[in-house]
Amino acid sequence: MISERKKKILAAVIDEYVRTAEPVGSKAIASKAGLGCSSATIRNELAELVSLGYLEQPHTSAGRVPTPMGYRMYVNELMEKQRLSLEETEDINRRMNQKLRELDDTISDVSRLASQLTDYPALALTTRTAVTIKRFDIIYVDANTFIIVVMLSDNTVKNKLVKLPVSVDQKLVQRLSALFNSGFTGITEEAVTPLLINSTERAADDTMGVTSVIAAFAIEVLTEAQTPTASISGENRLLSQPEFRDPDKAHRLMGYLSGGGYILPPNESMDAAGEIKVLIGPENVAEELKDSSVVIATYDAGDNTKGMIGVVGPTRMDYSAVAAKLSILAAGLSRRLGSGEAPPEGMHNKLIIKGDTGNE
Amino acid sequence: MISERKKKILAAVIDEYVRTAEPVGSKAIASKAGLGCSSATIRNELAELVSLGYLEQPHTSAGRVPTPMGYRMYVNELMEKQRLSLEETEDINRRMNQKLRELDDTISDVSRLASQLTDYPALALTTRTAVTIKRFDIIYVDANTFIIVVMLSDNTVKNKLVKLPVSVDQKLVQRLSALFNSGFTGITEEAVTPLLINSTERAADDTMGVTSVIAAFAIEVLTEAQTPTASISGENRLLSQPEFRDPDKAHRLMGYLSGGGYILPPNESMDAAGEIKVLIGPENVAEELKDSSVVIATYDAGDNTKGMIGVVGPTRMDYSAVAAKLSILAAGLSRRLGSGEAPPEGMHNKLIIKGDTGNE
DNA sequence: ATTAGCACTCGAAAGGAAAGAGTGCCAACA
DNA sequence: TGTTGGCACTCTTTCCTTTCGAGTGCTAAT
Repeated sequence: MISERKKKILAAVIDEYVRTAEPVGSKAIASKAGLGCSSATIRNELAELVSLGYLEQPHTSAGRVPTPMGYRMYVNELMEKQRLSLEETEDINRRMNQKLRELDDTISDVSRLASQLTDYPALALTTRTAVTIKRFDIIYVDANTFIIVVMLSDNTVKNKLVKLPVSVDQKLVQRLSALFNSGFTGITEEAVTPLLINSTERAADDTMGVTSVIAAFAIEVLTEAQTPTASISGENRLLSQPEFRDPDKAHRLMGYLSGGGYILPPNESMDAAGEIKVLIGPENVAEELKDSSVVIATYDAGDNTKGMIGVVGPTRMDYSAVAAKLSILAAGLSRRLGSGEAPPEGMHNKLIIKGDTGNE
Repeated sequence: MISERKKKILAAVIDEYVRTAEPVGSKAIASKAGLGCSSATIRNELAELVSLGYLEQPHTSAGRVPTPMGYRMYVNELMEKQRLSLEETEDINRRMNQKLRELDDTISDVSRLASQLTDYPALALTTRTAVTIKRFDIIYVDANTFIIVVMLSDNTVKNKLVKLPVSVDQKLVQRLSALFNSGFTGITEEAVTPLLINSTERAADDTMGVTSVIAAFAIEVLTEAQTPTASISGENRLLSQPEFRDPDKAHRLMGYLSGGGYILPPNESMDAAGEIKVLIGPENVAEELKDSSVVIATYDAGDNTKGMIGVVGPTRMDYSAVAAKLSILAAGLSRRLGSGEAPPEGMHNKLIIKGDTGNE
């Protein structure tokens, strides 16, 4: 266990370091933190915090800098769960309200918003599982052309224009429309078997292979709907961070991010919605992120739609503020994407912060 | 007029400078360019090229660097119109073939591809004008719900799920579907007048305001289809350029770009498809681009669909290679987006390079 | 246990010298 | 008249040394 005073000092070091990006010395802490003792005392404590592994010195005669372990301690126990002022919260919600259209647009809008709010690169991801088709329609345009319209279990609608090299009878299209609407609705992608397709083809008396075209579209739509959509915004904001003044370093990370780099540890699924996850420096799996930090909020929009929204930055990050903002964004997404209409606002979900507490 | 030898020397300076990013001296040129004269002669010529304004010296005892005017001369007259090898051309076409889905996806895929090929940030933009509705369908789902499906003049299909707070008779929906299909097809957005909406409402005997909902969607679709779509990729590639080693400078430009900064001079419209436009340094209108260059290829995909694809980089840019690659991309887009099916490959459009020849 | 004091360390900043690339110009030359 | 070798000159880049100062660690006093 670590003494109360050490905690206060550690917190003070981190706060100051986050603010200034410079190693912080004993004097600065003595004058700032409200603990009534001199810089010499602080020096002793600091030395111990170094040997405990929470802080380190760039070199013998410099101030102290938090280690990842120090940040971890800070995030887990020390940091005051920041609550944004009411205005800030309302501002975020207002800005989110303006931006609600199609899911795919929403996801990129929200990542852009997250980046704007935090001034770090932001990244949003949505996954849907167990999507089924709710309704199937085929609109006959002309003998070679028809439009397939599919309504999915999450009430999104997809369509496709199909042009065939051969002429098709309108009656056949009608029969197929009916058959698909009864046979292909309510089932998941795996249930679309060749067997099912074959029997549909026979039932429709389809000799021209139209059935398989439509079935292919059904599979495509289901697959696509279940393919995670991701969006990254504001990579350039990395450049305003002093730790990325080295263009090579910045380039490496930005390249990784815009290449769709995976942020989440693969084993950790996005279950617990409403939680905030913090990954500090070496806790990240990706080599490119080993000296950066990631803060992620997950949300659950119902209909098997889940997602995360997160930001990436240097380990010297204002975890508290970022977590608070992401939390509001995630809660907003859960509400809005979920029920279609927004429940009463103003309630944030509570800020449960969780991280990789494992060995380090 | 400028002597033949000066042209050769200027071209040599630019080639070398583009390659190395270092001021180039008389000796390097003497040994490289195949004109049989000594470095002293070259020095004299260089001095004249400086006073003519094509070159400049960073400081008295340094080599020469091209001015924007020098680049302009190079692009207009000196540069050999580079033809890519057959393999390269085929490679690009192949990679383009893999990426053809929805228009919105295509546009971002192609900008990504352009960025990969040139190693500069790339930007693509598509505009459509005079879009009309070709076909109008309304699918009745239940008493409160229906799906509007609209097929546009460029054969894209849009849909929307509408939920009403009131119950609607299926007959009314059918009547509206027919009315819209006759009254709202083949007309542009401006032709959708309140008058037309009103008369449709009366003709359908609609007392529940459904007509206006559908009309609103029609307007929305037409507006959206005519809103230019833009996409930027590979901003981070800027960081590999020596002239953007200064993070602040890089940040400024990247911020401008990802903020959807306008690249084209507003007065110049995207008419002449197949042309390549080069804007060098101060020829750009945007303050943020005054010391960068932009190369743009335009394409015409028929159906009033036009667009551009371009890259942004330092004025020290391999204009020739970039122009050649963009040209192939633009030609590919014209072919593919246009007719729906690709005409014979292997023909590039010719490389007409045009730029701001005005005062400078 | 805390604190004042002080010698010590080490990086960052400032100054200066040397190196080197490249020019400009002059005088010789074809 | 255009070209060339030669050479002094200029200016940046690099490297070394010195100085400066922030911050420490330790000791002795409280």
